[in-house]
Amino acid sequence: MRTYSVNKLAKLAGVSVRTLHHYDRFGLLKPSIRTEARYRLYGEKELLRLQQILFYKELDFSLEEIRRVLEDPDFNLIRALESHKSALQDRRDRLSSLLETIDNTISRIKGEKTMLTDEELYAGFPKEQAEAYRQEAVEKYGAKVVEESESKLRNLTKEQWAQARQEGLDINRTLASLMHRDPTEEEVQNAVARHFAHIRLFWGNSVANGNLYEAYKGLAQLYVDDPRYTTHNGNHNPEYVQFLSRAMKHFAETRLK
Amino acid sequence: MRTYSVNKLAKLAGVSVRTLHHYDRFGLLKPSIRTEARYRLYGEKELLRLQQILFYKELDFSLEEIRRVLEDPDFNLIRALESHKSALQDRRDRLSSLLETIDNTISRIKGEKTMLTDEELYAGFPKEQAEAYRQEAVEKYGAKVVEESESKLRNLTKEQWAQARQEGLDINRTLASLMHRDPTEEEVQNAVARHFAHIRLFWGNSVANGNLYEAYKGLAQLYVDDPRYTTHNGNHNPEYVQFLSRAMKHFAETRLK
DNA sequence: GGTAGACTATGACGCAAGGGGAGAGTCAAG
DNA sequence: CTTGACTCTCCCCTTGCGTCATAGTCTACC
Repeated sequence: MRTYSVNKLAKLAGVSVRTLHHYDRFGLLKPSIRTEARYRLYGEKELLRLQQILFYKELDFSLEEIRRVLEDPDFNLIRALESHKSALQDRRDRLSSLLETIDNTISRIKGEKTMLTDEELYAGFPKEQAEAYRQEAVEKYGAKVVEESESKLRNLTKEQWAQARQEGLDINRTLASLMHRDPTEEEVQNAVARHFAHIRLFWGNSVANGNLYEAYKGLAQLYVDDPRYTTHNGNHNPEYVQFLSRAMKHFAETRLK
Repeated sequence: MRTYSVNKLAKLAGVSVRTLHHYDRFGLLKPSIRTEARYRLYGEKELLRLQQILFYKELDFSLEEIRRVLEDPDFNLIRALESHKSALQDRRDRLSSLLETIDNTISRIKGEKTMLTDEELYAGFPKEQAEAYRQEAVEKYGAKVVEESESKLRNLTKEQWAQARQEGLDINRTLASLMHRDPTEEEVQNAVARHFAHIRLFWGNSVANGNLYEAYKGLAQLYVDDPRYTTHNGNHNPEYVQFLSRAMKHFAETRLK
């Protein structure tokens, strides 16, 4: 029988010797013979099997999955392919959305040529909510606190600012996509954590003077009480606000005490 | 100054304590204070920085990249974003093509209901080239060798067969995409390795009786000599065949001796 | 002031799929 | 009998942490 040494097989198949060692150790592709010096010798069957391995590897199967597919003759290949397919689809969709975010970030940075003017400071970020919030805040905490917060914002570089605005949109999108989940779920709560830290950026250090718990809970309440806040993406969406508010309150209860 | 313990900061930001330890050790996010018991305490600036870190992490930046982006104020963020973007695009395109291949494989397997008939044995695989090749082969090596090869094929399971056919198309696509590269480049040669092992499937063990070098080089020659082989994807494409032939010969010279 | 319970610190191992290298043995040719 | 080309088996390294293990610290309650 024609046999191949590790080196030969590696060259034939376009992989490294180390890879063959690895597959051997992993139990994915064993040589048909070991010489007395423990040299590996592979036959035709192994070449074919290696081809199959490489095919599935190209499809991004893990070695473990490949082993299952090749080992078990009754294995439901179609089901494996289909579940693998949906995993790949998810990854692709995620990449697409990342690409959008990057594009937005890039154009936003390019757009921020000048230093921030007073109008820009609040423009476009949680939409006009911010302007409303400013008035609210002035009434509630006084002009001093608000000015401190604004000066904090003005100290951001253009890029930080652009990124922050982008992040706001991103957080909103993420939260909106979780709208029909339980507000107390961890994934939701982690998204809320981003929201919190983001909003935090707009608060001066002395906002609520250390009582972040009260402040954030208050904001959650404000969201449902004040009609100006019940708008998402331009259209009125009370369900979303309800969800967000509940999620925020849960966050405050469990993580801000 | 308001400070946060690891636990607090972790909860606020929705990450694990271990992650903060990791970022500290990695030099990505250091606490502003260490108590005498070496407890970590983070301030406001660190919270903001962590936000930025998480933003870039969402964009699939590596920690190393994030460090560069955040560390160096003169860092060209736009260039970083753009190069990162094209990396993501490549990944997405690759996934798209994998998804196509998977779809094809699935429908092919579903289509292969029956056992292979004589006509099917050569149908659709390197198109009609195979039929031509069969005659060629019978003349060259005799009916016996050809029948051995056919029986070898018939021993494949339906799924292996479907996969093999799919792989043939895949290899062709890959090679075609490399057409304007140097035939001796490693990437090309690895693709040729797949082609070789694939073709090998159609040869009985006694084809060329062990002299794979001669056999594969001969096939490479045949490709350019015989007009029936100069067709790719239905249309005549001598340039592709020239490329393929040269790549195959180089492969034979460097890896089949 | 003593102890339980909650936090925290450091260190080390593990994961996927090998890359790379050390140190030692093997093989064929001159 | 030596040289050069292969090959073997460890073993550490990569990324971004998860998951113990062991030990020290802080706070509250009795």
